[in-house]
Amino acid sequence: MSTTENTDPVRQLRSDARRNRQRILDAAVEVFSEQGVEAQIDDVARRADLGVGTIYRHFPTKEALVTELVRRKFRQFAANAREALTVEGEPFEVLADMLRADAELCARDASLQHALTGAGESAWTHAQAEIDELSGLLGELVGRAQQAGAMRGDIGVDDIPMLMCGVSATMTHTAPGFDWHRHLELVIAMLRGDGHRA
Amino acid sequence: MSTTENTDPVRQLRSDARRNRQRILDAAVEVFSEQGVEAQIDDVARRADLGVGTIYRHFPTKEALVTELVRRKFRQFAANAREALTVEGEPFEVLADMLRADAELCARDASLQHALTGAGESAWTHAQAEIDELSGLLGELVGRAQQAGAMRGDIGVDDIPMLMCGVSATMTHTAPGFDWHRHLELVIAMLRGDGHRA
DNA sequence: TAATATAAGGAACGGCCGTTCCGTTTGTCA
DNA sequence: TGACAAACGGAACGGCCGTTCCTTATATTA
Repeated sequence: MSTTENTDPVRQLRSDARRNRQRILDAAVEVFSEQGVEAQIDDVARRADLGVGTIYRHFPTKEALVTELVRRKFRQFAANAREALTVEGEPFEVLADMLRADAELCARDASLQHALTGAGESAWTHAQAEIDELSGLLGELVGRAQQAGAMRGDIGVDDIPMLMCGVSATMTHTAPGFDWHRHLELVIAMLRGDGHRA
Repeated sequence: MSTTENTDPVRQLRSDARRNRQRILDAAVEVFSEQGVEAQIDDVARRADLGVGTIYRHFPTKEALVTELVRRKFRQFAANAREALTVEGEPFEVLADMLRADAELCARDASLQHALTGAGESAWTHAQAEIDELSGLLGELVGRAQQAGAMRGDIGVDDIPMLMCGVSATMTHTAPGFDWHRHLELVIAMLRGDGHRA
C-alpha cells in the first residue's frame, strides 16, 4: 500500500483512453455552450461519438465533468494573467489587453457562463485553488497599473471579476444590437478613471 | 362572445383564491431565494401551506410562476425609477440612490438572480413589456444626469443593468468578506466619472 | 500472436419532479 | 340555510436523465 499507489493521479492511461478523455472535454464544452449545463450526458456522449459508459469511466459524475471544465477555464485565465505579467509596456494597457483576451475567451465558450451561474456552489469550491491563483496574479497586475498612476486607486482585485461578470452577461442574454465589446471598452475606460464627463 | 368574455383577465376571484394567490407568490420568492429556481413546486406548496393542485390552478406551469416573479421584480424596479423621476435634487444623486434601492431589492430577494440566470430565455421574453418600460424610465434618468454634467457621457442605458449584474453576482457567490455595498459604491463613483487616480 | 488488463458501449434501472385528476371543501348568493 | 360554482388537496402518473453494469472490443506486452 505504501510502495504502489493505486490511486496514482498520473498513472499512464491507455492511448485510446487519453484520446477519448480529450474528446469528452471538447464535446462537453461545445454541448454545454450551446444548451447550458442542463444538456444531458447522452448529448455529450453523442457529440464525442462515445458511449455514456466511457464518460462515466473518466468522470464519476456529471458534476465532476462540469467542475473540470470550470477548473480549466480558470487555468486559462490564470495563463493569460501570467503571460500579461511578462509583457513589457504600460501596465494599465497590459491589464486591459488581458481583460479583452479573457472576454474573448468567455465569448468563445459560453459553457463557462452557464456553468458558473447554473452549477451551484460545488463547482466554485472545487475550483478554489485555481481561483486563488488567478486572484494572486490579478492582484499583481492591478497593483502595477495603480502604482503607475494609470488606474483608479479605489479598485480592489475582487472588483474586476464582478465587472467582467456584467460583460459576460451581455454575451448571453441581452437585447439584440447590444454589443459586449462596447460595454467592455466602457468598463476599461472606467477602470482607467479618465474623467470623460458628458 | 363579444359581450361576455370568459377569458376576462380581471374576473373577480373568490376571496380565498385571491389570498392564496398572494401566498403562493410570497412562498415562491422565499423558496426560490433560498434554493434557486431548482426548488420543487412541492416545496413552494409546503411553504405556502397549500396543495400543489392549488398552485397549478393559479399558474399553469412552474415556468409561468417564475415568469410572474420576474415580471413583478421588473415592475418594482420600474416603480423605483418612476419615483426617482419625481424626486427633486441633483440628478446624478437621484439616480445613484435609485441604484442603491434596486440593489437592496436584489439583496433582499435572491430569487431574481436565480430566476434570471437560470430561467432561460422565456422568462426574459415574457417580461419584455416590463423591461421596455424600465428601460425607458432609466433612459430619462440617465439623460438628466448627463445633461447636468454630473455623469460620464459615454454611458448608455444598457450599461447600467450590466454593471448591476456584477453587483448582484457579488451577493450570491463570492469569497467571504467581500461586501457588495463597497462594489456598488465603486460602480456609482465610476459612473460619476470623477477621476480618482491612485 | 496469444494473454490479459484496460477501456468502450449502450440497454436498462431508478429516482426525482412537473403535472394531472378527481374527490372533498369552502365561499357566495338568494 | 341550502344549492352551486369555485377552489383546494394530495395521491398517483409519466417522462426525463443521471448512473450502473455487464458484455464486447482494443491496446499492450512478452
